[in-house]
Amino acid sequence: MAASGGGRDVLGIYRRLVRRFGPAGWWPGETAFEVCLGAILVQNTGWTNVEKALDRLRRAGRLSFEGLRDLPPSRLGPLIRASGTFRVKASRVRAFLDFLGEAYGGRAEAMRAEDPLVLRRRLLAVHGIGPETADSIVLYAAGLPVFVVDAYTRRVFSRLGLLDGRLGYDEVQRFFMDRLPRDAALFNDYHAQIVRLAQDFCRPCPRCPVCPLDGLCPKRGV
DNA sequence: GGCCAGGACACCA
DNA sequence: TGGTGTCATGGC
Repeated sequence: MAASGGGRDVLGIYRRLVRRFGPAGWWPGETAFEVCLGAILVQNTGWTNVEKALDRLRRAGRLSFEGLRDLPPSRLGPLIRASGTFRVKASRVRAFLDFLGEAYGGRAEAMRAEDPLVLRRRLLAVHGIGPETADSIVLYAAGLPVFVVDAYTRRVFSRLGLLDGRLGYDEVQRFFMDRLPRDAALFNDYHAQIVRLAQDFCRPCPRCPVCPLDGLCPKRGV
């Protein structure tokens, strides 16, 4: 792999972003449990709405496994209303709570001791947890090395001309993991860089201003 | 008022 | 197996 500091290779693009913006190391959430909840609530939603829902849970003293484990979806729904599709998400959070209780005694931190692929497979078996949500939990809550693919990842890299936007989730994930060292801290910060880039610059056309990846984005300035 | 936002699932051909 | 509809709120 050509691992230059300023190339179009996957690691080179990361280094370029870090040089320009600094590390973004990140997932908004105080605890592993909160990260898990955020990963479910953010499905097809903007993070600002998720923050409202998490704030409401926090104010209600429910932002913990113990605070939520006995709450039926009918009572959970109103608390997470701001994050959208709240009936659907209430049942998904309920399913995750059942899983967390049975598999890890309600301790999200206990997932850290798991093998990443085993944890991923177990999460995917939970109703309402798909590939992106599972990977977000594995990487950001458990701190284990899997690369998270989301709409931002697809947008940025397809616009750079490096990814076919029609590829499936697993194929896109393999694209990154085949080209990067298996390092949770790197995967964490890389995804954070992509999110920041997508939110601040690489907006859906025609709303994107001048791209900060000068010379990389073929649509810069659109 | 319309469109979009860090998905996942059920259903159908 | 791939395409489509559904869930639903809040910001712009």
